[in-house]
Amino acid sequence: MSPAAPRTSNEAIVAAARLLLESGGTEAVTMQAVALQVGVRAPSLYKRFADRATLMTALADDIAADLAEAVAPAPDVRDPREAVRAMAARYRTFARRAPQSYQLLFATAGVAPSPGPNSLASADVLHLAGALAGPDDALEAARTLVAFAHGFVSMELAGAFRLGGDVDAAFDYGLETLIRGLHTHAS
Amino acid sequence: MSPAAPRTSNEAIVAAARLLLESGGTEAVTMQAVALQVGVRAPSLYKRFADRATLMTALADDIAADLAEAVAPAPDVRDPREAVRAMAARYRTFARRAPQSYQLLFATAGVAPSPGPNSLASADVLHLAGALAGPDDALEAARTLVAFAHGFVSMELAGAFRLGGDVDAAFDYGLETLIRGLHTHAS
DNA sequence: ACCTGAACACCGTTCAAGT
DNA sequence: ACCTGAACACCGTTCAAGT
Repeated sequence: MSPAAPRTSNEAIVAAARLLLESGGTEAVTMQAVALQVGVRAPSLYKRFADRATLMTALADDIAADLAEAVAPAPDVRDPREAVRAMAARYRTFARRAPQSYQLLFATAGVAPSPGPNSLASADVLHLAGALAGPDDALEAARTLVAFAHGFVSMELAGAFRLGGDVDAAFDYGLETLIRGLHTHAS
Repeated sequence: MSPAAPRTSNEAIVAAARLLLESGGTEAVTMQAVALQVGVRAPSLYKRFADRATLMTALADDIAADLAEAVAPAPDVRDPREAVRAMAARYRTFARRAPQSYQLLFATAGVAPSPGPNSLASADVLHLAGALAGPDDALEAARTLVAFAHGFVSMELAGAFRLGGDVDAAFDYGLETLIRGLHTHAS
């Protein structure tokens, strides 16, 4: 017989890691747990990933790609304000549906640096921000929008909003405040 | 002789943990490392803290208190916009000086829930936000300001701003956009 | 060429035994 | 009343040995 064909794949490993992450947090994604999930022993994982940190980076990349896809705007971008609202809503929905995955994206501690949260403030957001605030301010406006969106959902996931009130309404309020401020400045 | 007087204290332990945190990140604050730092063995720590998670919570509380103090506004709050600028600047300065400490405040994973990032959006911010956006919108305006500030420094610390540009200017730009938006809405 | 058991270093935690 | 060494379970990682 031919000597040993692969019994798993990088994709299966990352998928298993992601499942463990969402159900049990970062500390649940153990080399042993991941290995067993894909039907293999822990040492075998080191054939495909140098160490746990590398696996976690691959996991973060996988999540980042899904977030980018989930947030991508619909083709019909008539009103930039409407497009920003739609993107922000999708962004927040993603974070709330997969809180552990979302948080991993911003856990600097030895994980991030591949595509990272960077690709977020990329093309689409930049374009919309430019349409809203004027092309000269596109980068700064995009960073402002992303900072607000990330900050809000990050605090929301961390349970930082404990003074009651309508959290959904606060998100809308903040977004409208920004849109208003950006638009006012442009005109 | 009297049988065994304390050789350390909760305060000394938390202080040691904080030093280890800032110099080596969360994973460096090990029960053994903390213990040795205060001149004791790891098992002794369990006399004062139920487990590592409890110690980390105490550490987060300690940091939160310092952040609140560092951000507290000067007595002369003439112009609320000026006061917001000053608080935002102090907030960002704290985060940049002690990035690991700051990030621990928002690491939900089994740490946070004591005073948490909550006390931030508390009294002072609420008051200023009300002065800026009108008392009816105080809570939502405060959440918007804090979300932006946290989101921005969080992304900054995570190295998410890789498209170049002036990061300081982007922070100012975002803050002014918010102030403008809040003020426009109030009037 | 891939997989595994065994081993090592390290960590959190418990506990009986010391003073 | 506090401290400690020893022990346990668990984790990441390496590696010689299997097929």
